[in-house]
Amino acid sequence: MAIPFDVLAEPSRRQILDLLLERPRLVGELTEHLGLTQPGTSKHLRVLREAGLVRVRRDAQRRWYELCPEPLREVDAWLAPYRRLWTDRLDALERHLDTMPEPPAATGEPDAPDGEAP
Amino acid sequence: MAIPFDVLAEPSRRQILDLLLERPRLVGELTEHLGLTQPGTSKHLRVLREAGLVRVRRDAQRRWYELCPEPLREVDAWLAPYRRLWTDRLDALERHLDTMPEPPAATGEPDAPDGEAP
DNA sequence: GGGCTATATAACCGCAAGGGCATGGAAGCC
DNA sequence: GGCTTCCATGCCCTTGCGGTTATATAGCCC
Repeated sequence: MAIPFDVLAEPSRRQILDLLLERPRLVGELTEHLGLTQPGTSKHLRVLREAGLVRVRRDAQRRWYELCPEPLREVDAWLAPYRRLWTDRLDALERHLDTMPEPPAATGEPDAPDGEAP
Repeated sequence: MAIPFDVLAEPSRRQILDLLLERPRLVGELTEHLGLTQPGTSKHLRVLREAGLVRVRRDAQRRWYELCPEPLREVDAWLAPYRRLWTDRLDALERHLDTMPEPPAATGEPDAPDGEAP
């Protein structure tokens, strides 16, 4: 599966995800927040749906859109090696400030910033 | 400062960053790896430069491009609340599979989403 | 200086994506 | 049944972006 960076490049789509982060929402509700027309919102929702980032639940004529954050793990995975670059810097700072008597000379896990274990 | 998602949406630009993750490189070297023309590479490098994701060091006629990962922290910050979501979701799924003897497996889907392939 | 290398910029093109309008289609309500 | 609500889809149109070719600029080497 491709990294959904192109899907996230759209500010409106990121805003949709941010809104769905709080709770599931109806299309009309999202349209109101986005300041777009309803078809425009539906178009973005279609893109998000096909990227697996949102999920829809039917309720009569209404559609409840809810978040599906799993594909974002691809983004997180791509970001991981870069994150090391600034966390290493932070680690160095912490070591300096702590003035640890003995640095962990053992070659164990240098750091695990977050869940990265598939 | 805007989140550089639009900059990262380009596969070639992500590839440039991946290449610069190993070591600084010359434009010609990047061009070779990308399979683009040299002006195309320079264009992408300009976008990355203006986003603060790379930095140039002049060396005679050559330009050494090196990585500047700081703006990626914005991406990481945006991603943070979602990251918490999928780890929670995995935990919930594990608990669910532990307690649930078997899924309903009903006949037919009462909640099938809209047709996907016209 | 002349020529070559390495890179940036300009001009141009093709195409796809975002946005709006109008319409279609399902499902409540009277 | 007819009207309305809520949403998806189908056409436009326009803009912007990625890509290429041609050209400009800077610095080395002979």
